[in-house]
Amino acid sequence: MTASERHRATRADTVVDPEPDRAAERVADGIEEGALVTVFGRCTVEYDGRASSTLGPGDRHVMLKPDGSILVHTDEGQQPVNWQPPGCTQDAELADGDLRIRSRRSTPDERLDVRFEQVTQVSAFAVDDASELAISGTEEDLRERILDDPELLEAGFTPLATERQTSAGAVDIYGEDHSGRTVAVELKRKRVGPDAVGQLRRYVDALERDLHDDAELRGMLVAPSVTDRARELLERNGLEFVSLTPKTSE
Amino acid sequence: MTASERHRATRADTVVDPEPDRAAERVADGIEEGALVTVFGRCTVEYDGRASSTLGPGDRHVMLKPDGSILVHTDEGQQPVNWQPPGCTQDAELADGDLRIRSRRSTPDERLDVRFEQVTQVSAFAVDDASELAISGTEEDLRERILDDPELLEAGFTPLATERQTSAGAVDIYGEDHSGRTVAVELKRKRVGPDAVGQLRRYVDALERDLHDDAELRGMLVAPSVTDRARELLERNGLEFVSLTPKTSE
DNA sequence: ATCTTGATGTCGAAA
DNA sequence: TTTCGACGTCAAGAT
Repeated sequence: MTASERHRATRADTVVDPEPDRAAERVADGIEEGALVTVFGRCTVEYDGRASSTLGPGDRHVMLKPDGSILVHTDEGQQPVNWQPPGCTQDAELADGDLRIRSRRSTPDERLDVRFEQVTQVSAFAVDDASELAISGTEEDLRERILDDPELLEAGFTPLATERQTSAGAVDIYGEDHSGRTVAVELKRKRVGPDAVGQLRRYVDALERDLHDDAELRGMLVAPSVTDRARELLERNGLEFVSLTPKTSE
Repeated sequence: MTASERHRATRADTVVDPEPDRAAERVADGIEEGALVTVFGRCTVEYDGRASSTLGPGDRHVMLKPDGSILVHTDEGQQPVNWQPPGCTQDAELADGDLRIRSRRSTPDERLDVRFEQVTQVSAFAVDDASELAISGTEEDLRERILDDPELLEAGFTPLATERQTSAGAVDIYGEDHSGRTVAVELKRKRVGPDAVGQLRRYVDALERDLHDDAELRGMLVAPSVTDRARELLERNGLEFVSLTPKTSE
């Protein structure tokens, strides 16, 4: 029975407290098979690339995905302590008597080395997943909400375009008000700080240059709410704010 | 032997293809013991909170950490498809004959429900990890590099303060040039786009207001490089750029 | 608790 | 490939 057949025959393949050579073999097989491989044990981790990091000995959970990503998790935090993104090259070997898992990529050149001084468990899972995540309550939902009912922004507002290009990037909604004045609308799905105001200001500046427009051009920030500093910045820049939430329900 | 003693006696506790009631018991025990619990199997996932999402049936890897975080991983992507942050309340129960794992929190009110129609494996790991990650190549390293040798920015530059507060936020490095002109320095560890220029501009504007200074005030962006658009914005706003990398080695 | 910004951010889309 | 902005961003420090 080949490794590939074993992979197909069972959904999970797990070894407990393997010797390092056996562990290395199992991990390498799992990678080869396109399985989702997990390793738990005592290890050290070295990373070098965009930044560099070192992590001393401790018990961690390592996950290798068939898309080439790798995640090293401690018992704390939502984020992995070390990782590599999809597309990396992974390998598992016996190095000086220990299991060593490496991941490399180029552009940018980055590598991750995990060395186990003790392996508690190795598992290889066959994954069958055809479903996609359906999400709502995003900025896209906010845009649709406004396009369905433009008066949510202001009586007489008419959307003319979405993602209208300017020399500073694309404006979320481009339209005009009841009196025909141009309005640039920037959407944010949640409470905004000064950064969003800066973004809107860049678009308004760019439109004024692009249009050579003497007529007043309005910039409108649409979000559930703004921070105090953001509100100050809005006023100082002559920009407006409309409160609106992406979630229609509740 | 109590659950706590069993937890102490072994580093990993794994069951394969458990019945749903047994799986629920094992997960609940693991949570109780403060273990890092993993579950692999066919499940659906529902999330509701800041946004909402639904995920149809598929094989996924679920990790519950003793700090209250939960991660649901598919076979693709560095990021979990669904999750909850640390501090959430977790529970595992038998619901209509299936294993159901739930996580809830308040402020904001958010909940995650994972329902397994098939459980392939449940593991509970005892984690012993005293090491902390040591990282280099961050913006903090770039700041130290400059404070060690201010001439890296420009001959005659003198740092006067770091994180100097303005009405628009804190300036990374505040100093003066050879002729005594005030310089506001914004640091970025990697190539920057228009957002960083807007940030620097806010600080320079704020300083001009705060200082009531008629003398020219210089704004300097320090990063490895800038995008074309960012360079345009710099010139238009009379701001300067100095190329510098946080990593001294290589 | 809210605000602000950095991050090995990650991710996706468009040029 | 690079650029750009959204993200249930997360996480940390300050107020």
